[in-house]
Amino acid sequence: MQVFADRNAAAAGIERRAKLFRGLADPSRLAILGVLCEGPLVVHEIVKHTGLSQPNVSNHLRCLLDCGLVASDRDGRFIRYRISSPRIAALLNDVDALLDVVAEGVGACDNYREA
Amino acid sequence: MQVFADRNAAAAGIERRAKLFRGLADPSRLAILGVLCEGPLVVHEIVKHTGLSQPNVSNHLRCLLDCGLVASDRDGRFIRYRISSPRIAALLNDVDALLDVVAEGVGACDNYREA
DNA sequence: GCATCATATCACTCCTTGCTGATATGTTTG
DNA sequence: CAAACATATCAGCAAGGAGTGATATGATGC
Repeated sequence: MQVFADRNAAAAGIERRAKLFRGLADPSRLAILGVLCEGPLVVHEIVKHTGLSQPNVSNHLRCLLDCGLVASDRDGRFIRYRISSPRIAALLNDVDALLDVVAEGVGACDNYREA
Repeated sequence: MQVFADRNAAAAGIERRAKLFRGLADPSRLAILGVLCEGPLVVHEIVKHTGLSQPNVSNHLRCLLDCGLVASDRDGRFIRYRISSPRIAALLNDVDALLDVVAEGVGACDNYREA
């Protein structure tokens, strides 16, 4: 049955997409990516800009680093983080464009409470 | 302190983005959106194409509908669903483009297990 | 080498959310 | 109106993931 072949072929791509979206689906990580889109920052600067706790920022940074969404460079006792690709900023812009179309629906959707 | 004003101003946008990403961060919903990108389908066709259970598909469709990502039209005793905007397909393509850059990192990231 | 600062990791708890099975609503046909 | 089909909703369970506080690692300067 052709449907099954398509499904299996698509499954890997779907899971990849889902994993990336999960990486982006948290306000803390979006806040971190947001400030990093303005330019590279060391951890305590990210903490200050986002208002998140330091361990929390470190946890999310590790996640983002593992996923390849950010990169890091040691600078003395600081570690400076930056987004790994301008495509990330582009993707966030695309999301905002989509939100311009479906914004009120997203706001009304109660399936996902606010984090 | 200027940082706080920026943070509050950004918070609403960030939460909106996060909500949209959460809507996209599930393999079942991505599978549904994937088949709907090929063209409109009624529920039992979506069930067949995705291999998901019928209540599961209905639940996700309600979520996608509330969020404005899909739209529906009654057709006799069928209800036909379609993506609400071509921007959704565009966004998925952008994601794939980003994945071409960070794919191995996303695969390696263990912070999010497979659903 | 010790104190200090920057960052990372760990153990734990709570909440969110996805899935399932059963059932309800709604629509068409005979 | 009754039967059959299409879809939606509900209650409950199980697991994933975010946040916190304490602590560990690592680097710098005196």
